[in-house]
Amino acid sequence: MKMTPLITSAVMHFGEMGSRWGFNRTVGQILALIVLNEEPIAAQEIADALNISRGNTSMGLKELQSWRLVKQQLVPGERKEFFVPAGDIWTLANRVFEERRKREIDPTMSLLRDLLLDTPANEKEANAQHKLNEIHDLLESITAWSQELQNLGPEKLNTLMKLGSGVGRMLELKDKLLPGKNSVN
Amino acid sequence: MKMTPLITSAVMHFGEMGSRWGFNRTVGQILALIVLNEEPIAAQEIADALNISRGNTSMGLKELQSWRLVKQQLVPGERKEFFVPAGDIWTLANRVFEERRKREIDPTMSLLRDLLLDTPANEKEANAQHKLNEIHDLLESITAWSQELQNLGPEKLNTLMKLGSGVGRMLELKDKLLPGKNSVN
DNA sequence: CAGAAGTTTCAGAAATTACTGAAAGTTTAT
DNA sequence: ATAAACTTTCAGTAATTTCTGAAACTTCTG
Repeated sequence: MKMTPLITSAVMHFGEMGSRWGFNRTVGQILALIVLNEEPIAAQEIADALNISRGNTSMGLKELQSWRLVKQQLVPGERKEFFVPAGDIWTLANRVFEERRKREIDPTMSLLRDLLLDTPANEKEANAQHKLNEIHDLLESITAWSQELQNLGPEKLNTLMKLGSGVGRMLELKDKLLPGKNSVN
Repeated sequence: MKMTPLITSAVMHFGEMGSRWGFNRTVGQILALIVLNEEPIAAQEIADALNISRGNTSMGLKELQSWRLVKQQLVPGERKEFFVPAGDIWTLANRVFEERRKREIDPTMSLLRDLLLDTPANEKEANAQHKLNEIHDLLESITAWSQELQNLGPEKLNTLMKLGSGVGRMLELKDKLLPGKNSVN
């Protein structure tokens, strides 16, 4: 499983970016390698290609599975376990979003809900609580909306994305067609 | 500048979450403190309240400024520099998005563009390049779209978000009204 | 211009996070 | 039931990141 120069560059870069994307260097590299390789790869091959220990590889694969980005694939006649991406690029991106939402937003929402139940002890706290409430509502909108978008499915989401600035015009159109309904603010 | 219990909980939590949001613990705490405090705060007060060194405080504030999340505010008659949030909650959230896009997506886009210029040396590379192209296009859509959404401005964006599942229905509506135009896929 | 009041920088220490590799565990085949 | 082929775990080590605090710097004031 020698990596070609192009694949090496990409894998290294995904490693560098890994930490910014929520996982660590090795995990990023493993993911890139699995995605860019058309054939399923065995853990040992990954360890060899990336020059990392077998143990580290195992942990990385475990993490990628917890993110639902890669899955095991049984290759008939082989004893080893092989790994492949858990879906197409679009699916993977979606999973990353979702997983990050769980890790980055949900815990905060939960804390905010709790803090908002407390009775403010004084002016200062009342003000802070008001701010926390704003944050809570914002996060709630974001969460609800991102789920909404995922439910649209790839094709519609793509249409919406490619629509670009048309979205603004569409909103105006809607207001004219359905006055009163769904009006917010 | 003693923190009340409620503020303390919130500040500590934002510290914990800090690293997941792209900055570190201290930076998260400083941000929370500045946002939740109605009055401007001086660097020394922050250091005291959070029990961190003055040097660390200075670096944290610098980073928050580079993210355009807090700004300095001159208080007449005072020699010290005071800090306040760089805008309302919505603005801050937007800045975080944008800044993260710059750090998490832009560098990858740039590398991908480069790699796509290379001529694939063999089948394996051609396949990998195809995958990289898919990733590139996806990231491009996301980038363009997020910019689009920001241009909508807070009110419209809020309308759109609150619209929820209506978006799907709206897309269908649009297709009927403007057949052919903007049709993708 | 001296010095007081404040801020920033940065080398080294502390804390955190990631990695290795050997040992323990699991599964399959005979 | 044993052994071979493979995987996982985890204690200890290595690498990275964050934090401190003293020194250098910058303004302001008299």
